[in-house]
Amino acid sequence: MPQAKQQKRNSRLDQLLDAAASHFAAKGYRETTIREISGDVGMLPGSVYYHFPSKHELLLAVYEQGVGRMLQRIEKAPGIDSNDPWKRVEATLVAHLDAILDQSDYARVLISVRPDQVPEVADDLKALRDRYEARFASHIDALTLPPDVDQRLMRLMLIGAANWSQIWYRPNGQSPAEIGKAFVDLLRKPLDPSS
Amino acid sequence: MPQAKQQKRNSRLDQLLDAAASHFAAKGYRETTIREISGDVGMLPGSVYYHFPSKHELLLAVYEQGVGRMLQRIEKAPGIDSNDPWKRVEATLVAHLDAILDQSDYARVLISVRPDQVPEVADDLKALRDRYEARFASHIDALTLPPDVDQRLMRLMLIGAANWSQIWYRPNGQSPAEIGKAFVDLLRKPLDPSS
DNA sequence: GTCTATAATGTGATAGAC
DNA sequence: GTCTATCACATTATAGAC
Repeated sequence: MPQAKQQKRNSRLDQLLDAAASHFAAKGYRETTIREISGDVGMLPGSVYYHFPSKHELLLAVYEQGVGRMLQRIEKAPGIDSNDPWKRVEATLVAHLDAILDQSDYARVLISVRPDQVPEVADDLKALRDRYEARFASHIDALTLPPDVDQRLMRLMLIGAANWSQIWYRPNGQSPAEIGKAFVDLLRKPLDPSS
Repeated sequence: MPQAKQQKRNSRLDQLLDAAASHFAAKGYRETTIREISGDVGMLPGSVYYHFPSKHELLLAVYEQGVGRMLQRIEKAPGIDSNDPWKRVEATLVAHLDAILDQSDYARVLISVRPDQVPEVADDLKALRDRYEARFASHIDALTLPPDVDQRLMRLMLIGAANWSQIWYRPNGQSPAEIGKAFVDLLRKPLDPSS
């Protein structure tokens, strides 16, 4: 790569990342071709390799951007500094849902492209996923729960439900904020009157 | 296809389906080659096309098998005829988790190969998914819930949490039955003492 | 029903001019 | 930094012998 870091936004390199993220998110890694990506930014296929040494390194760069953005989004989420720990969990979850449902192709790539599908960088992709999830987990594990509750399973349930929403979410239905609040409330409040 | 239906188990055709399911589940559709599948059953690549007209029709056949097996599994799940509706939900969920976590490559394909990744049969794959989920939903929607609860979101939360477990599940950890019970209990019982 | 041979295509990637 | 030209390769799929 030509410049180490801190290239200004909307540089040629960023355009490539954006185009790659868009296609990876919509169709998957293998289904996306270098030709499509380069075409989107008005470049010829060969030129891409001046910026990235290979297709999988391009995916890795998208993943890195994605993790960075999602971490930022969580830290800045409205309500993340609330005194109520359940509010903080809800804020974290809504920020996550916002990212993967509405806005960023980068976030969607994190969810839909599985590390195993790209052996050359599988370990790096996994590490990036773990880094994000650890941060996410730290907000959820701050809750004080009844002693018989498996906190890890609770967190995985929440993350799983959220990530899967990418499959059924439609923009004209409930908002990410509504969905997030509903998921958290389903955990907080009892559904079974006899329990 | 040579025979319309009802070929006996372990016919050559079934071996092909098994091999295909195994690879699709482990690596994805695109990442799997006809060579690998044919090799597994001691056949040459070209011979596969006597049994299936194309790779995506082979995937479709795997999907169909998968849906059939998962539906069967739900109907026969222990506890599915319980008088307690929450027990029936748990039985349904555990049957689902059993299928996608432990046993069947066919079930895993249903979860991990997204219809959009195979445009030629995307609509058929979606229809098969819907058929299964409708059956699943009928068991869950039989619950009587508090009026302020969105039953659809509750169901989607459960399915999402279950499907996502494929990402983090390890055979030496909690069993599918334990995970399923935990998920259902997290919904039934309140986590927040002040609520 | 399977094999041999091969067609047809699309792909990631490279070398070197500009 | 981009383009031109192209390589090298893997893949799905087909035609026809056995």
